[in-house]
Amino acid sequence: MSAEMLKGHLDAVLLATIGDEALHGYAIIEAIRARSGGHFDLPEGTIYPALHRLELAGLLSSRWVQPDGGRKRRVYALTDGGRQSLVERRAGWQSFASGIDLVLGSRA
Amino acid sequence: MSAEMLKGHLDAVLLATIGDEALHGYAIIEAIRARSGGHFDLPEGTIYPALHRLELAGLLSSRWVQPDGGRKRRVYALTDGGRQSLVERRAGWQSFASGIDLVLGSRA
DNA sequence: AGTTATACCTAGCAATACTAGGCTTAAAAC
DNA sequence: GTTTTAAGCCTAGTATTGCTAGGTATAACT
Repeated sequence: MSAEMLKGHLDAVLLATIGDEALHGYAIIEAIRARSGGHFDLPEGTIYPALHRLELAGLLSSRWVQPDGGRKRRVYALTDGGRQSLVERRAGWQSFASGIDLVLGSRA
Repeated sequence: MSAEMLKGHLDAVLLATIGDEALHGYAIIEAIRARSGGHFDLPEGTIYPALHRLELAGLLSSRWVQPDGGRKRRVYALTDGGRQSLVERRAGWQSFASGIDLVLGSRA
């Protein structure tokens, strides 16, 4: 799958993956791989800058957590703005996808 | 709709829009607007460079046509490689869209 | 004569996902 | 006990790409 396809949709993927359960970056990568049915296997160099971007935009908040075993993790959760943005981006995706479907004649 | 969403999908849109009927740039813009149900209204600065890119990649061929009325037009048609690429990109889109659907939980 | 619609083009911009590297710590293997 | 592997985070730089803003030319309409 082309690398450019994801552009403009990664934020929605991240917001939806985090959802209600706070997750750290590494776990987000695995969750995306699992929930996408193996479609997406995103590298760290994609995820971490995107998380920082979303936090800077006020859609995510992060805190450092020291688990019993293992090293410190940075855990991300949706803010109120993040939840709202997720709703908008879901609608935006459906609009976009139906437009592409119409043009490609795939699912029309 | 965000401007970044289209990235990576425009080529498929162009190839599918041209399809079997040779079209010129301006008509392609109108065809995309019509067939997408108004979802996409793409500016010329998006279309023309993309057409050049696809021709350079060997997926499109162009010829200049002088119609009875009106000014000269550059008419694009799919090459064999373009037709093959369209098939692949359609499949790529479906794979991508189903991955996003799974993660967003929209159409799953 | 002037405006509008048709029709093409390009330079530069902004955004973004990825590559390729580096750093640290805990667990597992040898 | 030392080395290796996996977990976990990070960033600089790159390539691609769609868009903005501008320009040019011709035909039709007012």
